[in-house]
Amino acid sequence: MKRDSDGGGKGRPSIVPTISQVAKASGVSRATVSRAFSRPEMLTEETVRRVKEVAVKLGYVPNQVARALSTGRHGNVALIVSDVANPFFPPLIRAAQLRADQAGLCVFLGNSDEDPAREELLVGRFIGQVEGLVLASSRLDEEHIRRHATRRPLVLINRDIEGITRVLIDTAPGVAAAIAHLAELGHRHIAYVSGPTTSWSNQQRRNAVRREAEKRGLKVIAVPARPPSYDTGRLAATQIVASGVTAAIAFDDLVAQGLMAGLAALDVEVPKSFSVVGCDDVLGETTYPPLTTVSARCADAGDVAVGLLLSQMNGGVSGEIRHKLNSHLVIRASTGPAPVKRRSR
Amino acid sequence: MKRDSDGGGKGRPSIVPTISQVAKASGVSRATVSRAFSRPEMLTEETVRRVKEVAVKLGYVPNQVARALSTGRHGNVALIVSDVANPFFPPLIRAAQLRADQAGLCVFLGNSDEDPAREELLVGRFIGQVEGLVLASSRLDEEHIRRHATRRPLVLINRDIEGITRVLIDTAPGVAAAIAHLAELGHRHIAYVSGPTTSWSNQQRRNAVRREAEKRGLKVIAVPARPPSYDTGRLAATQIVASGVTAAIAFDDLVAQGLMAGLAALDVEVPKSFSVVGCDDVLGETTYPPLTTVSARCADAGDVAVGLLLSQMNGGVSGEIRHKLNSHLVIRASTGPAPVKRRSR
DNA sequence: GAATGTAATGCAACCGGTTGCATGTCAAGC
DNA sequence: GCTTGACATGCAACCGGTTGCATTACATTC
Repeated sequence: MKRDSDGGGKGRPSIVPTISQVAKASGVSRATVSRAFSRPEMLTEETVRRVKEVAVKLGYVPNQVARALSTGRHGNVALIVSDVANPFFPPLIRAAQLRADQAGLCVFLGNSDEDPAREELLVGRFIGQVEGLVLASSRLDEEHIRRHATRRPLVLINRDIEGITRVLIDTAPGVAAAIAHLAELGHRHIAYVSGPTTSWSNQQRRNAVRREAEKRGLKVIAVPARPPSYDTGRLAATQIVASGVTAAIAFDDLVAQGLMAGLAALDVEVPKSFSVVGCDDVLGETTYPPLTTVSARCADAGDVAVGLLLSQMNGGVSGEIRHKLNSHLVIRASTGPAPVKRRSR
Repeated sequence: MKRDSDGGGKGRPSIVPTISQVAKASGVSRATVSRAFSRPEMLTEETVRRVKEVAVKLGYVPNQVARALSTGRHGNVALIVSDVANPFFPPLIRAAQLRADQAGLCVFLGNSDEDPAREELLVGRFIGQVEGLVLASSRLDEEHIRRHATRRPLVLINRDIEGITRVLIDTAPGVAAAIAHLAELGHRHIAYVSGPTTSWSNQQRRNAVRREAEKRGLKVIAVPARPPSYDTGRLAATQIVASGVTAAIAFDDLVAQGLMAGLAALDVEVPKSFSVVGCDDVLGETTYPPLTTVSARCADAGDVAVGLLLSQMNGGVSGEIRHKLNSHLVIRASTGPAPVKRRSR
């Protein structure tokens, strides 16, 4: 196999020093060099100092891969999301990364593109070189997830499987508040613009809408927007307007934003003649009109998830954890009183 | 060191089979098992079949880490971006990932948060376990980048360092078209709302604005929005309006969007009394009014970058590559004729 | 039937670390 | 002065693969 260069370098040979070279140069054994880095308290201060001095002079850095092979600790974690480009994820990714960084871990990012097969493939590639994984909005079936969880610490985001640590963004309270808000504004017929059927969040939101609407005597119809995106939201506008409802609550902000664009194209004014509520609050005030939405601090989910992963990795938490993140309604300018004249039915 | 379980599993022991176990179970040597996976053409079809059969029965999967230690090929690449949450990056990340996936590589994602020290730290953590890295909008100084490039194949996105493979989104043509567009609409005084000083993109855009404006006899002032974001864009509105210009071209779409919000808050109508141009085209038509912007297919940058990285990894390209991606102006609804009455001067 | 060649497989060293155990050193205690 | 023990360091096996070279088996040729 014989490798004398460190891979890429095309310029100077740039031999990467190994533990043996440091050992020779500082006149100690390989074991001592190893300990100088991983368990310095076992050695004399003097020895540690000398070894480290030589190490920096030679530009030695412990080889993570070799270390991982012998200890089983890789210093890596994996994060798999269903769609990097969905604005819900970037803040979550950022927070997860930050937390991992603080613990000195590197993070692999996987993008399943909503495809279970792809997700499975990614898990397979990652699992051998990470100490733990977090699956955000996983599309994998329960059995697969359970199997992976036996091999490595694993935490789920927005997926509710008993016995597996999970962090759930509980949008039910926010959604309930949204329905209440709409009811108070006089809306009687509303639409739920739904997302992926396999999505836990979608099921949760749909149920919350139904439950709360029933409680208040509102009628609700469901209109799909799949996959959830600006475009599918926009396209749903026609059907929604035709159905005669006066307000809609969308699976997420992107769909809501698309819906508003679709409504504008149909000359339906928001909020004057139609009210729209989003979910996730990832767009801030950047929509026109600013979107009333269920806010969920999704970045926290990333932070908490890797936090839980870490504690599971060290020490191994015994019981299962089901961490709920709260939500609330943020009222901005896309909701208003129901129009006086009903448009159909 | 003794490790008999595969790390995390707390349920069944779930021993992960090694090459030796497969060897024993199928009655061949470890070398043969190894070859059955990495160089099957060296073996009888019959042998390969038998070994693989046993492997799946045992649930054996080659250990990437061990393989990497002995071959030096890790099957990983790193992608470092300056801000995951900036909408410019997610499409780029997605494309990069897709391309890497097709080559069977895993990708580490790093988020430097615009901080060179953090970026350096990340590179240090990654470099030992990847075969190559791509740095998008790197904030590292040239010397550091050069040094890393001697250790591993490395490609830059939107950073122009001679001798290092780079892909540059050339927004100059689009920016020039934008200036021409504004000039034709009768604007004589415009503002450039600038981004990070260390950003190559910003320098390039600023220069293109200056050059083109001069050519057409427009006056241009520069107003900072740092770090570039919706909020800093919004805050820049006051200063911009006070300066008496009738149009602005922003460092990126986010800043442009913020600026429009700031203008709306000051009761300045877009495009009636002020025109705004963005850059990157990452927001599509989702702004209000839909943003005229310089479009750059930024996802391509991710794809091309890992493509170049791959070819550098295998075979090692000899010469340097400076790949330019073109841009063009997309005219939507945020630009219009200059208002007849000048507001100051 | 012996010599020759070729294809399939095994042996053993190696990648660069970690770690259980043995060894050596030195000071305190009797 | 000898035992005892604590502490610092070294030895060598090990992690789970890969691979250069040797060996074996078998077909081909004369």
